Amino acid sequence: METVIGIEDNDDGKLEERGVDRSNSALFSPKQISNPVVYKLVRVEGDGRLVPATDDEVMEVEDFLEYENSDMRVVADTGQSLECISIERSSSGKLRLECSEGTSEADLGKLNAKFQILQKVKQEEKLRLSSRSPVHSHVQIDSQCSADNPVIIEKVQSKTPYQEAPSIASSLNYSHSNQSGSIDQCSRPSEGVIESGSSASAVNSALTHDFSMTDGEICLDKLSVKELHELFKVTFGRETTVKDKQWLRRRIAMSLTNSCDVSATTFTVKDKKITRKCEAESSGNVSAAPVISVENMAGEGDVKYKDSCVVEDCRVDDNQVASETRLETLNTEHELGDEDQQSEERAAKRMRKPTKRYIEELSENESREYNHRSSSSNKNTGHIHVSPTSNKNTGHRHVSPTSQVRPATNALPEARTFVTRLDSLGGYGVQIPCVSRVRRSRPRKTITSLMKFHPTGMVEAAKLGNKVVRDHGSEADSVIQDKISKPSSMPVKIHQPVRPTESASDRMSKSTSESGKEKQCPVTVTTEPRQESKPKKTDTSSCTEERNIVTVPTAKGGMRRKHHRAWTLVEVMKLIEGVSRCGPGRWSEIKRLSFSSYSHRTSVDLKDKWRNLLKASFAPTPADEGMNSRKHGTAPIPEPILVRVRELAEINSQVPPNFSSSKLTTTGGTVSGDRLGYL
DNA sequence: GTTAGGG
DNA sequence: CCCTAAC
Repeated sequence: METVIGIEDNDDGKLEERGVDRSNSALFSPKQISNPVVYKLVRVEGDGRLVPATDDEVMEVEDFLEYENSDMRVVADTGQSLECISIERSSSGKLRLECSEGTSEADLGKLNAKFQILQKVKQEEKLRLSSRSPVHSHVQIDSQCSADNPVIIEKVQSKTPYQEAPSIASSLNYSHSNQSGSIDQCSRPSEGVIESGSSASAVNSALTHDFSMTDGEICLDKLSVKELHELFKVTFGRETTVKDKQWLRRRIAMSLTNSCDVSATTFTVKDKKITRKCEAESSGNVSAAPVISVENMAGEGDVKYKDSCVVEDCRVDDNQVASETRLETLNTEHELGDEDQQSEERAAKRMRKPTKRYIEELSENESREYNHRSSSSNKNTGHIHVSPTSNKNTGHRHVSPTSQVRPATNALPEARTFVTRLDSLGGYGVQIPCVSRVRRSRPRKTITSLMKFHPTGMVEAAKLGNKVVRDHGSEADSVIQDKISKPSSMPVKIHQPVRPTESASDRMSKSTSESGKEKQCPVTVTTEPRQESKPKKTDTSSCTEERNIVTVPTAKGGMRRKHHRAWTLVEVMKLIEGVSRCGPGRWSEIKRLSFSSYSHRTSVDLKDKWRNLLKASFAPTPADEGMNSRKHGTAPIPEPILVRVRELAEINSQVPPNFSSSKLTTTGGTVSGDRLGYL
């Protein structure tokens, strides 16, 4: 089970990449449990590394291939490439064994010769491997296989460089690799695969059939379905519901070849005479196929694992190297240890792998995310938030390349993928994360940017808008953020280039101060209405005021914000009243008295306004004072007010001049004027 | 800090 | 409205 599980994990990765493989693996892996057997088939994962297929997978694939000649192969072949080949070699041993069974004895003889040679060469290694008890049985099988395989192998090599069909192709490859041709095969395989996946598959299927037909099969053929089932059970340690004799035979045959321990296997083999060969050659074979045997013994999971790992590591290296590495790794493992250790290792590896992957993916995701962040504030933030969940999910399940996709989602893997993708593509807010991200990320940057660059424009505008709706600063702030967020959607850079000279700090300070003012302003506005009865203009004025805020470039280069607040009639009235009371020039006092409530009106403002009023009242057409004001549109000042201003102005004007003069010439007029003015 | 004046 | 100068 465990092994299978491990495989499944691998498969998942694989699966993601390949639809076909995945389906198979998914279906089968769970089912398979006990038998670790053939790793012949190799899957190409998204990573590009080869992963040994589970026997179930293999079985399926075989069936698949045989029956359909499939796309599978083609796909696998294409994907596999050199790496696959290397794997094949290593794994091929096992596969070959199976094949060997199928193959004729004559062929086997040839193969045996080859194997022997190889064995001699690598005897030492083999011995090590063979030393392990379990191996022996395997070895036997291997030997058989080898014996059988030769012919087939040759055919295979020539015809089909790389066979997914595990047994034969692998066996062939293996032999070649040992002797000389491994590389060649490898090279071929890729070509063959690419070019004629179908043909190759056909050949393979034929070969496989042959295998089944051969020794093993003969024995198996005689068996009834029930018997086959039993055999299957013995072989795999589990029952099967499959009634397909052929399938059963094949499977059993394969398992037999691969797995040595099973009595049944041995048994079958014996019937065929394979036993003898195995034994005789076993020593030699062992050397040749040691890895395989070991793998079987140790546990498929481990072997697969290692293989896969090795393959991954070795990918770059030539096939030969890869194969060697594998062997080495296998050997080391074997040497290291006991099954327990191996199992531990397996577990560890299993654990590791996912971890590795996970980590890698995570790192990738993160990096991607970070990159995104850096690239765009909006996306980044969103991604960031999402990433944690999405990463995990995606990491495990998705190898999918799209960087953006990953970050997006949480939740179910599939759903996630979609969501994420959507996010990445459309930036859909489907996922919460996205939304959150948008807000979070942008606001800051935007705000900052705004603050820095558009203090007046953006912020104020926002505020103004907000104010219009409601007067309170707090609300305004929230609103502002929202608004800001929207703006943020727009290219951040829009903000642009203010003057280089103007230091950001200045702007900032100004903006901040202004913002504070603005906040205050709204309040004041609200107050105004209460205090002043003058209604009509207050609202408009307030609105206009805020709208009017504009940044004006100063000569110094600093941006000064012009907060234009139109004077309301009320204000004007108050001003006049104040002037009349305190006299012109006592602006601070007037402000205190009459404009205490208006934070935004400074004494200076009062003065200025008064000045303007005087101008208006006296200037061009005294008669049209009111008109003038209107024309300007600034504030339609009612004539009575203007008149009043004029009076005051006259009085005042009279006063000062008069004052001096009054002193000089004490005229009642002045007095009266003074009185009037104060009154 | 206030006021006056210019921009 | 802002800025500056002068008080």
